[in-house]
Amino acid sequence: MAQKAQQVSGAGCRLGGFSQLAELPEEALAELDSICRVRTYPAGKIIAGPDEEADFIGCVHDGILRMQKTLYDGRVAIVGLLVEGDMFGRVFERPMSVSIEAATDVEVCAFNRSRFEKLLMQYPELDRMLLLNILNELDRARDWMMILSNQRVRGRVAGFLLILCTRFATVDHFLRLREGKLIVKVPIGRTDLAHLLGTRTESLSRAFHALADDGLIDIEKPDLIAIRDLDALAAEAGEDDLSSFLSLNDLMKVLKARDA
Amino acid sequence: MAQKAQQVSGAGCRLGGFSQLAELPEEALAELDSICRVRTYPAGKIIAGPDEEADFIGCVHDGILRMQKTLYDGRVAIVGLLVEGDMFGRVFERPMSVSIEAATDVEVCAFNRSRFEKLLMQYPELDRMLLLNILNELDRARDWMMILSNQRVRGRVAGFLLILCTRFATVDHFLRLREGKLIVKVPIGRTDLAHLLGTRTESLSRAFHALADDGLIDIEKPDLIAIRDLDALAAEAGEDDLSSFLSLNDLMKVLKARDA
DNA sequence: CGGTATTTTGAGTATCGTCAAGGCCAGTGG
DNA sequence: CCACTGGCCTTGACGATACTCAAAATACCG
Repeated sequence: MAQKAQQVSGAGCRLGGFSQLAELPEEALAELDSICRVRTYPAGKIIAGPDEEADFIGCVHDGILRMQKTLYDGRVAIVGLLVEGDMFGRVFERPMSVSIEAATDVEVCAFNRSRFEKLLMQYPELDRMLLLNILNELDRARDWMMILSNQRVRGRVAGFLLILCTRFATVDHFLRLREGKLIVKVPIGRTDLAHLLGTRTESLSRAFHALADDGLIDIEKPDLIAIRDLDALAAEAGEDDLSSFLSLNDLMKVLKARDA
Repeated sequence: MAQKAQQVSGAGCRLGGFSQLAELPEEALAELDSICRVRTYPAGKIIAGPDEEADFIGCVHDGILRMQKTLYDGRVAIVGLLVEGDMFGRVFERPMSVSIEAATDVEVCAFNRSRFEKLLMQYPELDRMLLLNILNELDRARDWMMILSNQRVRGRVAGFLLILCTRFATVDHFLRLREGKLIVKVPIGRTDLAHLLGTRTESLSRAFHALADDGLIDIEKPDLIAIRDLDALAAEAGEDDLSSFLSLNDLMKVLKARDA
């Protein structure tokens, strides 16, 4: 599929190499590609916000975006992360309810909004893909809620790591398999993570090290976590869904297939 | 609009009396109405779940539904509430990620799923309405996340009350204006609220009474809160959006218009 | 190798979860 | 009409957890 996308890709916009876009008919992909412009942003740059008039639909190529809401007192609450293949932007004139900021240096693919919507009318498949994409985001938002509703920080950290293992497993370089252990790269710093999990960096640090002391994880570097006991993590998080949907075995299979 | 809906309503299914459905073309409404069946459930009844095969799209007429996920250890986390006019159900064969349970006695309007999806193909307006509906749910999920990411229970309670004032302001009997004060009816019990806010009933009680002691609210009954200082509540919640989107003045206008 | 940002640690305090008991209805049955 | 019951909300006391402030250690980047 990636090859097919490459063929129709004129602007170096590797649409379809990831995400649900791959399943679109070739014409649609070609048309999408023709209205696509690649843009890059440095870490920290605000890409889209309630006040920004940036009027495009975006698709993440590389890097991490964070969706956040800024509180009146300047604090920010992060309500989600966008990774490779995720889409964002305002459709159908709806005001953007979150602002989108680059968490790392990013490369996104931008579509002119009105032209994108025209394609939406033209290709029902695209329309439905968008719907499914949004439904996925909804599920993810609920996953975050589950994590946040855990009272202990330890549990929230555990849940976060699990999300990293499941949702971000197939994309990117977040997850490796080394000597039979899962190595997870935490894509954001402690400050962002604290905002995401509704806590403070100090508590995060303590939680990570508590999990390490109990042998559930190893902290190889602050942003590189080795998971020793996935089931124990799941128990810590109280997560039912994740562990049942995607067991350790499935993960291993996925990783072996990818590393081969 | 409500009248129009009434005209085409044969089964006593007051579609269009609320929600975005009102804006659909008459034919679509009529067809929807023809495949609609009114169902009632007692409080506590599980209406739809991952294992249930209940294969219909629903629209809430009256009462409150809660969307929840059950953890493997039996604990439940509530990830949202559905009120009058909200829709739910599985579209396009997607597995339901949450189970839906009646929080109060409810009356819902059920559409056969396959027939509903056929209408979806037939009326682009319906399709887009569904999309907007889902986008709304996404926003709401993010609002809940904001609330949950507040570290103190006081803040979460404050945020919850604000959501009640804004999102649920236009629907239902949740909000009244009496002697210049906002009277909010809390539609769920302390146990559910505790699950929703990721805390315990005892902490909730203390938080409510702390807010009352500080003069922000009055607790007329456990489920009937009078808001004395909306801005202070917003500050407590750290909420930016709510206070800016819908100020106290706007609320007053809405309420006066409705009570007239 | 130095300078900066990030992460970690420590000590003290506030908050919250926990357990246990008491109070407040609403409904029930005498 | 009143006592009784059960569910829910509240209160109190105590221990666990997390937030705050401050300082030290580590990682990161030229």
